[in-house]
Amino acid sequence: MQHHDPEALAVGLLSVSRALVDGISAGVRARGFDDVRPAHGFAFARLAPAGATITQLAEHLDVTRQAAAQLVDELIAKGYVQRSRHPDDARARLITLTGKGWACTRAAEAATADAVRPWAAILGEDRLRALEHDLLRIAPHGPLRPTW
Amino acid sequence: MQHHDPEALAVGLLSVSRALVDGISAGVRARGFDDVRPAHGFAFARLAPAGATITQLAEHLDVTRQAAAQLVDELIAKGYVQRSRHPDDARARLITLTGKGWACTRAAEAATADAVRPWAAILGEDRLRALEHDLLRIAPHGPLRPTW
DNA sequence: CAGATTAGGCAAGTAGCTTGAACATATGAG
DNA sequence: CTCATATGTTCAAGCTACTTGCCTAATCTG
Repeated sequence: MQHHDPEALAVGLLSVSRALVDGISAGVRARGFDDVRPAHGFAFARLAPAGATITQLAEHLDVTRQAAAQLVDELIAKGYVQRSRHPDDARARLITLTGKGWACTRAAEAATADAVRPWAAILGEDRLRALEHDLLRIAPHGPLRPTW
Repeated sequence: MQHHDPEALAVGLLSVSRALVDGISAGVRARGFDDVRPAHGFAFARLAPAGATITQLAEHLDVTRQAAAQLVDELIAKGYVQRSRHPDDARARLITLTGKGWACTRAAEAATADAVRPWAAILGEDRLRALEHDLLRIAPHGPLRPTW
């Protein structure tokens, strides 16, 4: 009876993840957004639906509020997000994507599709869907934390 | 759901990778090695077979030679590796694991097995092996680059 | 309405990388 | 054999994305 090999699984997982991040990053840059880093993508993912406060963003990214504030300052300076008054709390500020931020998000989605496409050619649609399904089953709940 | 969903696949992949790295890191710390970071593990992987030079390690980690040298200095200070004269080239130094370095490597292997074990319970042995197999098929060749 | 809590900002410090320059050894052309 | 060039490493300084510590303003609680 054949056992699985934790080392090989770990290598495969980390290699593919790294390749995915690198591929998305390259695709986003190729689409003209050359001043964003992978970490920004994780922020965009939290901001996209309806915006967020600095504190919420910090929790999502698993960094201090100060670090999140610095990241937001940078993204504002680059034109990807905007800071506006929070409708419900005068202490807080609501951070939302600008048009450029949404365009960059769409570029990241397209880049992701590009990065994944060759895998479909290698594995076939069925096994790729099985891969996705199984990964989501073993993935922890909670926010997608950055990492690169 | 006819087609695969690149976004869902990316989220699954990155979530599971992050969970794996966090799990290994926690397991290694729990085994008494609380002064190593995930990045060190990628260095150990290159050094384990037969040692390496600073330059080889830098290429493997995809950092400058200076950064690799700093990392090695740190690992020497902590007792995980040693620097000795290179047998074939008087310019180079051969970096190899110490006994403590090997012990930490074994701890990382055990921690990896621990981190992966719950997945086998969720997916079953067969699908976990299929996951490993498919990931290795789509993984790029070349060194496993660090990342955390 | 007083005290505790929460959102955010300001300042300084740090870890882990970078670039730039130097030095030692190796290699190859003449 | 000698010199020019390439390679392996190290020293020094700087940068970036974080951190900790403290501060103010607004909100919640009793």
